[in-house]
Amino acid sequence: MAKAQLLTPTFFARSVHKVAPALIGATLLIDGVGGIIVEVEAYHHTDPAAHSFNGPTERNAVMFGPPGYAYVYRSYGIHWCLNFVCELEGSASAVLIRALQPTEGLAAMRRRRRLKDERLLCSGPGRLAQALGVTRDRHNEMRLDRAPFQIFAREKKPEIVAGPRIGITKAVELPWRYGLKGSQLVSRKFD
DNA sequence: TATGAGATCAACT
DNA sequence: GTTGATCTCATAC
Repeated sequence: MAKAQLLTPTFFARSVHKVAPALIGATLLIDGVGGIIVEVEAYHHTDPAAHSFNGPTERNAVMFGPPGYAYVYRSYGIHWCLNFVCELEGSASAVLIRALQPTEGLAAMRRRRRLKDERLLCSGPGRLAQALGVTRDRHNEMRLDRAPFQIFAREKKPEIVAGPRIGITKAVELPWRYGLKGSQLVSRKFD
């Protein structure tokens, strides 16, 4: 981890379809708690499943701003979900972080999640947000290259698998979900 | 192992 | 008033 480089806004300033797979294997820490990203989904503003599809609103405003920022929204009234804004200002594209392999701050995650099972700490966007203490108040519209965020580039490109996204009802067929090949910690296995 | 309901809220129609 | 980029628990097989 000594040589690992922090990702800057430049990293996010390109197509979500490049950024999303490039994030697999990177390390995400919030206040020093987190792990290796093993699963993400890409959302593009021309994509009917994206929150930005119907134009800017109060909720999704940050997606219409510059890349390299966090977009946090409430899902099903219960969970928070964490996204990274990508591409150029106004393109309104983002990557949903769906699962981590926990490596740092395991105790803090277990405390927040009230679970021992490491498999279930961060395997799913809502679980991940809870384990890392993500809320809209604290993290929406925050820069990803500043505290409390730390996102380290991976050192080697891992094997990546792609498949259809989960839990959506529109554009169901688009294979914009990316995962670390063979990981047991993804929210659902890839076929 | 698989399926189904309930939880709970902000955005949107 | 309806819906959703979800998770957990209960019940059934």
